[in-house]
Amino acid sequence: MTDVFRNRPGYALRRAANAMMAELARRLATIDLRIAEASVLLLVNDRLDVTASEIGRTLDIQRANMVPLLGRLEDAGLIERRPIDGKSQAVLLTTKGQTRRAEADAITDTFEDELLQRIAPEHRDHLVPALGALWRAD
Amino acid sequence: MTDVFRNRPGYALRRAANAMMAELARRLATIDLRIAEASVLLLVNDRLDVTASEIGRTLDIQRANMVPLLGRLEDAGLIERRPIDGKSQAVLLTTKGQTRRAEADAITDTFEDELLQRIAPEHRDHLVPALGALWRAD
DNA sequence: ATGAGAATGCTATTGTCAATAACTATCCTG
DNA sequence: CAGGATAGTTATTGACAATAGCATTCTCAT
Repeated sequence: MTDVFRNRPGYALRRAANAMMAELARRLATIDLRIAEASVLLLVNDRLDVTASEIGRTLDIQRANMVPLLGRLEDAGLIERRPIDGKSQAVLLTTKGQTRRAEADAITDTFEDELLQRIAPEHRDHLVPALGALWRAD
Repeated sequence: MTDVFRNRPGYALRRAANAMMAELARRLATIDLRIAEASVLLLVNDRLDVTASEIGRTLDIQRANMVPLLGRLEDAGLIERRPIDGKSQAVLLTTKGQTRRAEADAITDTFEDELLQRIAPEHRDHLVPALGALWRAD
């Protein structure tokens, strides 16, 4: 079948993202994390007083979708919620969460290294800037 | 918040694909098509005797998921199914389907042009090859 | 020519991520 | 202190994808 879509940036983007996410999901499943959960863990460690809504804004996850996400992480004993004031709550990693975060970090790091290795050297360094332009324009 | 993910190819890929698909979905909605439906329409016109399973293989859509997809296109009067033998069936565009396909083609073409325009010239030509390497490796 | 295995189409269900709307309670600011 | 913004929540929906299982038909090697 003629590869009608070979040169279509939109289609290539969709397929590449799909393949990438499928593989990453498979790898993260070995430590019982979904992609969205792992990204939250990776983010949280960076600060000590991150609120749920702040995480949502950074990762572009709607407040409504943060609720079950954080709920699962809490049920798994990976995060704790601590009230900041009557309205906001800080999200922080438990000891178990820190361990899991380190594992997730290792998995995603090696995965992304491998991803880049698949790209011909002359294209490699252009990928992230090009993607950045697409994502931040929306 | 520190942008922990700024330089992560996996994350950038996910976000870019997401933003792209959201916008494309919005544009295709004006002609009552989902992204997956549009890609089938675009593909079908290219040949006259494409079978459902062949479409699925090309677009990486599982047989099980092709069923409702083609069902919707048929309900909308855009495609017809014609038995090839007792087992396979050809998918072909109705007149209405050809018109719709042309509209979808126009929308996706200008959309993808605009996408590329958002990327700095020095990165632009590297995007599709880089994505291709990621998608075809999986 | 036939019998085994592959291919096709289908049903039904599940999962992941995301979007929307509506609600409550709290906060911040003028 | 009143009004509007913000935080968290509930519930529902949608799009795309994956899995398992089933019936029929085709194909190919013996």
